[in-house]
Amino acid sequence: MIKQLKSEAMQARGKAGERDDLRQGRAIATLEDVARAAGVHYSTVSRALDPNKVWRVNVVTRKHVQAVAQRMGYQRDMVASGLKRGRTHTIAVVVADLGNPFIAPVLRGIANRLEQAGFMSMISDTQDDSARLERILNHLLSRRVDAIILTAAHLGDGPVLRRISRQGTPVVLAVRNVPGIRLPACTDDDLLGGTLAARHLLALGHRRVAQLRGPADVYSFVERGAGFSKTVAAAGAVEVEVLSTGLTPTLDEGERLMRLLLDRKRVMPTAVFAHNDLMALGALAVMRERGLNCPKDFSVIGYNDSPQVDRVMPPLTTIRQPGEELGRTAAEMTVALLTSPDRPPASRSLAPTLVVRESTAPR
Amino acid sequence: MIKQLKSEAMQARGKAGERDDLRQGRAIATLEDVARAAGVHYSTVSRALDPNKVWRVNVVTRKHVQAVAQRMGYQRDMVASGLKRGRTHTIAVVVADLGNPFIAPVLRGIANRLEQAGFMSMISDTQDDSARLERILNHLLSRRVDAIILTAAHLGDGPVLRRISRQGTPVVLAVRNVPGIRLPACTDDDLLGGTLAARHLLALGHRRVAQLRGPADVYSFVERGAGFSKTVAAAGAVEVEVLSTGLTPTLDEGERLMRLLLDRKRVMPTAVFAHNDLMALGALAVMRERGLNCPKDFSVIGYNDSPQVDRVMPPLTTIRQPGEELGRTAAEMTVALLTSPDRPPASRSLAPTLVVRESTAPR
DNA sequence: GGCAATCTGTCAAACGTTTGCCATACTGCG
DNA sequence: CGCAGTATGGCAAACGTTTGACAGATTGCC
Repeated sequence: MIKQLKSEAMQARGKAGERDDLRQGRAIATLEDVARAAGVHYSTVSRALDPNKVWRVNVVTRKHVQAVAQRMGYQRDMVASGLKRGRTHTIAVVVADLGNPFIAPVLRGIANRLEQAGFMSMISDTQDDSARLERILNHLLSRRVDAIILTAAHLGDGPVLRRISRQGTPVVLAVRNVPGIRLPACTDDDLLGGTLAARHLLALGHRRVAQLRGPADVYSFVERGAGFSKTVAAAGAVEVEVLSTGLTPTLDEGERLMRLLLDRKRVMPTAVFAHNDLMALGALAVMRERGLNCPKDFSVIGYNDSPQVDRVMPPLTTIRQPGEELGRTAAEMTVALLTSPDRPPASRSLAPTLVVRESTAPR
Repeated sequence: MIKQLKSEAMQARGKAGERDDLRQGRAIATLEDVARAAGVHYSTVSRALDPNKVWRVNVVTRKHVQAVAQRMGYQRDMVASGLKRGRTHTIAVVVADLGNPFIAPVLRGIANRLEQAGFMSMISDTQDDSARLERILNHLLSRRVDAIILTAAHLGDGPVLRRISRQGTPVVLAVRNVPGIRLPACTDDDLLGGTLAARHLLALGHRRVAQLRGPADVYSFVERGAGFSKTVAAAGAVEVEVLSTGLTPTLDEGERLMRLLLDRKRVMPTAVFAHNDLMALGALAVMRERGLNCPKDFSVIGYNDSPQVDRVMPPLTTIRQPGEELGRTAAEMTVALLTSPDRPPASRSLAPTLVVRESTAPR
């Protein structure tokens, strides 16, 4: 009897519904619209459309509701849903510099993995500015993102990150770690990376080397520098100069530092370790401009193995960070954290590898 | 009398409030928490914190409420606000390929301008896939973004875009236009760009040229190709080959196309116009690999003037698109559209310029 | 046939803001 | 002093979804 009534209602409303969504033309259908069109209560529609709740609704009602919803192009309103559930299915990804080509594969790794898990990623760029980072983080909190993947951490960001985390938004560090912070992190082993760079140059016979360092308040660069210096010292070679930028390590900064290095009136190194590929490219540009040949006059080694550095002249020897994998793993950890918040995933450190090309040569 | 009571309440609640937010430690303060702490109704707090409504609340109450809110670290919940107001203050930026270095300045231009206007940008990457684009757009609709800036349009995307737009979310096109669509767009004049490229090569004396084209279903490439071909033909020179990629025009695609070109057993061109810098870089790489010299054997001209193409070997001659300005202008138009939706901003076309470097030489 | 158990759908109260409307208190004026 | 007008704050109904509680109907069982 009820079923009878229901199916009549279904038919009667079906057409009305159809007319409805045509009539409105612009507005987007709500649960209530679908419910009206399907002849059921809107809570039933909500359940019929929620995989975790479908068992509460009869299979024939469910099919019918789903069909109507489909036909009307219903899309759950994530804002309302987010308000009610406290979950927005959005994960923020904060990067230091979108202009660094190395970040693209990381982002791709993150986005693909997150999408697969039903999340959307929302990317912001801090331009390596901590004040901006804090603004962005507050904004994200108020947007109620489910989690934050941060690839732009500076050493001083600990307190802010702890606050965010304490306020209930999980934070996962990627690429750049912050020592001593109790946050899951997925990074490259930069100490090892620096070591590899040094070993390579030493193996080629270089005894006088220099560094073009990234900002001292980014742990990755601290580690790269430390690994490099320690290995060089242990071999009894000499580090003639260590130049640091305080800014985002871009190509321009690489040029500036390289000019500084060449302009010194002291003993010259025979090889240069740049803390990222962009700075290495800058160094190369300055050398070209001064008529110096790489690798004849200087060997140059970069870091990251960014896309395209294998195509420049000379193809760049570099330390490869597995960008996409770093991103994928960070996303993985984030999803794990959201699934079981009680037991946070262990931090992971991926091994970098040496990629020998033509910018380094025996001394 | 009332004032008396209120200020007592203020003091009494002040401490309670302070204890409150310390006690909870993790949760984030709501309007009601602040109201309780300040001894007023939460609607008053809402008004005291909304620049457009402050006039409704007495200056002393306002100051007090603002102080309490500040102290408690209150942040308006944008999700709830978005639900109620229908405005999320979030603008989605959809790009085709984050791996293309040209997009970074565009994004920077957009983000800076939007931030200045109080919006946040949310970036997604379609990987030049229309199906993915549609998924992303639907997602964004359900997230209720205030507007969408699309730099990833294909010719076939018209209907989808019209639907989105009809459903009430403004769409602004940037970088890539779609002819005949009634949507504001801010693009580069690609027809002129192609023309400039051709003129430059012709002026250098080249009479046999070839193109490495981007996908035929992206209007920018259609235009670049048309401008180039027309100019070449008008000068009586010959276009020996036009090779198209169907995929995202990356460095790899550039290499593939260049190999195809060199492997033909027919008359060789003396100059190549690549539809973007990435493909030009690919062409350069293949030439190097085959022992050919640029610009001696072939001149190569790219498009975009992406960051860093002035530093490769040889520095790339290219058509410069003003990336940051394109982004800034698109953002500008979007803000305008949101401010006065009735009268949409006129589309704008920015002029590209020729940047001569060393990858082109007289024949 | 009566009763418990199960199944299915409806009701209504949240989530945190915003905002039109109302009530009160205060101001100025005759 | 009475009254209109204004300033200020509270009330409560939304926004669209989710979900615990409930109710009516059906089933199974003795």
